[in-house]
Amino acid sequence: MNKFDTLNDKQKEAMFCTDGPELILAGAGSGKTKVLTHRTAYLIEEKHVNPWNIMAITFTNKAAAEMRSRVDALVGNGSEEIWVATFHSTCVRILRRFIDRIGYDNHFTIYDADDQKTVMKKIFREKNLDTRVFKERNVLAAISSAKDELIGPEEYKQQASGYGEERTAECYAVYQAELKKNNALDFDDLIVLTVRLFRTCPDVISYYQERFRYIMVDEYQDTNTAQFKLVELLAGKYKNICVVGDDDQSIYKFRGANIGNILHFEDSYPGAKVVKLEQNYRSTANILNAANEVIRNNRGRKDKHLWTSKGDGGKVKIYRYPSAVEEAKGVISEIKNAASGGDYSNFAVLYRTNAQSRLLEEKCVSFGVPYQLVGGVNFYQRKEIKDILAYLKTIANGRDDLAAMRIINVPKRGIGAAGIGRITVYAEANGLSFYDACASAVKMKVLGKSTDKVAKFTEFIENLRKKAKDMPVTDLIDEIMDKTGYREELLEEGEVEAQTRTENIEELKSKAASFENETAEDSGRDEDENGIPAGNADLTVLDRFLEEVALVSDVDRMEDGSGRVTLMTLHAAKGLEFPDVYITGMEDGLFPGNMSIAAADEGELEEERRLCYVGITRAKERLTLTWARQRMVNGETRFSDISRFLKEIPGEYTEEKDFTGDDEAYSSYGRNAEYRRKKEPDAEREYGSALPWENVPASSAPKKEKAKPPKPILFGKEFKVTKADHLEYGKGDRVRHFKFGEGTVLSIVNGSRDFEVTVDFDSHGVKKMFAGFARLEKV
DNA sequence: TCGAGAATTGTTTTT
DNA sequence: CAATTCTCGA
Repeated sequence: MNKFDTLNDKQKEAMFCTDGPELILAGAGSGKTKVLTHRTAYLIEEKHVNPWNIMAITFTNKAAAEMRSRVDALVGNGSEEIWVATFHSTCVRILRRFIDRIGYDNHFTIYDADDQKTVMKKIFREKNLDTRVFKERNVLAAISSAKDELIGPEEYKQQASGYGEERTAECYAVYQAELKKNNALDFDDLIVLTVRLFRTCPDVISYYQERFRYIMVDEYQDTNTAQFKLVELLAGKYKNICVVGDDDQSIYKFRGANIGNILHFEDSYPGAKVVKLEQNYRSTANILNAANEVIRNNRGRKDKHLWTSKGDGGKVKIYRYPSAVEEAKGVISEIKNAASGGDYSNFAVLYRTNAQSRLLEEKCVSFGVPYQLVGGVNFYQRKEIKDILAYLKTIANGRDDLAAMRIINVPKRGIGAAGIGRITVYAEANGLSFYDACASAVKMKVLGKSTDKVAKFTEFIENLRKKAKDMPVTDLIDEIMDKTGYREELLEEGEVEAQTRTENIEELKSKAASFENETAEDSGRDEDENGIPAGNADLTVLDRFLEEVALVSDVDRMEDGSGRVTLMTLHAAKGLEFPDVYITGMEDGLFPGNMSIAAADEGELEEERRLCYVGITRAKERLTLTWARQRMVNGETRFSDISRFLKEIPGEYTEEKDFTGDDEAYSSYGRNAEYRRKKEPDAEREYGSALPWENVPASSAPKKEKAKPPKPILFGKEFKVTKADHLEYGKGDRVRHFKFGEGTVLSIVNGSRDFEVTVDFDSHGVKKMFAGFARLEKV
């Protein structure tokens, strides 16, 4: 049987349409990745399209990696020539080559949210803005939405009305100038500047139009206006653009996603072929029906109805708990029983806000359930990691003031605010970057007593700059740790602290190592062959590593098949599936959140409902929805009612259980009867400290007390999650690597963070790698 | 210059 | 209830 025959009729229809614009409306679990990969194979094998001319864009690296590996498996030769990447990494790759055409330096760095905030803070200080009125967060959010709509500072200023917006406009302009001065781009700039590049340089856009003759975009419902334009420009010549998405799964409006992109695709691309995929292959009928019932309450969606040929399966379970603590306990202990010590990777626990993860984490620890937490405090936001990265950035891009200022006194060199102030003044007077000002000020001896201290710093950086060209990043990190005294200072902080921090840095090193291993293979893949000026970026491994690190998302770091329960937000869960899913915190006020309930715009509630739909449709076989009457939020106890979304699921699909020991109250909720279609006035719901004790058994009524509680004793709790306690293979064993093929294990060193395995691969020679990354399998 | 303790904020969701 | 920012004394 031909591989294309494994598709159903609709999927085939989508696959056969190769030329011209196409919109695939792919419901949850309808096999869209399968369609995309087969379509790619079909293009290459049947239509004889050169793989070099095919591009697939996704949102996360994880999705890109999955697409890549599935295409690899399907297509024989040349699949590595296909451009599979995220929006952001696509733009970085393009900008690295050509950004000098629009006045930036090709060695730009990428600013994350923290960096943006630091810049904005500085601007607030300079402009003397009252931080009680203006919040960095809000101004940055406004700027970000402007960028999503391709609105520059000038245009924003023209449109601005009122004091607040005018101020924001000023900040926007200064912010942009500051970034440019630092030769830095924020996430939004990556897209915006690529669009600008295409618009200003006809030779560049026509080169890429010629190259990307066939374009596919995944999760199209999440694209914003800037991304829409980007795709439009790329597809401008051949119009072979195939987008896949599901308007019911659009959950990133807050980030600028424009649902109109998918709803009005046929207007933007007249004559577009539209294919609907409505057969769901993922979930059992009860789960799917529950999802359908919830989402049908939304207006303004493309009409569709998912169906499955699977059996009913178990009913959707709805659990009610007295408190969030009990909820966490109940869910985790049930998972422990269900897994009975075996594989936990079938389980996912989802929640609306990151703050909810803490309790669940605690219970995992106390029940001894292995877990992986996706999101939360990002690895790359930790102090020690940011410090090391700031060193690397200063080595790579001397114009990044933020990085240089971060480390000039880390570890302590006795250069404080006063010294930094003097350098800044000197820098501004001479039009230098912060780092260059350091170097120059040292030569001119204008810093008085701190000259020597600063000199030591610049000498160190200069020295590493020379070496950086041909020194592995791992060694660079070691050198930074040892020569600056960073390691020593870390050790002085206390044992536990030092231990975890060194481990984190070890992990960073292992990432660097595996990165270098991988890129050694495919460097130069997007080298030019058509004679266009190749751009000026002579990128070092260091540049590329920093770029890689800047663009990883939390989901990317998730491992599947790790044998652990996955804890993550509903947002992070999009695109994933698990046999057994728990959604916790199904309470009005939390999910849907108060913000969306109170919002004048009804669309906000609908977005929450889509999020609920996304959550439900992650489950393949079992789904449990839980809620708690009482939970701590921001330090105060909050009482809630069951989520309105649960009331939208008819009782025939569900099975309810109460863990509060308070039966009559529960049965009186009257779920699933008259709620649907009735517009709720929604004013009568109370929670919070207003009248809590009226809702709760007297015994647990909280005491109101003003007296300062005694100082709590804090104890550090340590979670050890990463390193496997043993490996399945040993020295001399034959193993297989997903990329390098088979080889023989030469040695295994038990490193502090992970095992370092050296393997002699049959076709790729000897490589050293960290076990966690290499994912070696014993043959 | 720098740390410890106090005060003050704050919550969606994130590439 | 944190996490972050602020203030003050050495």
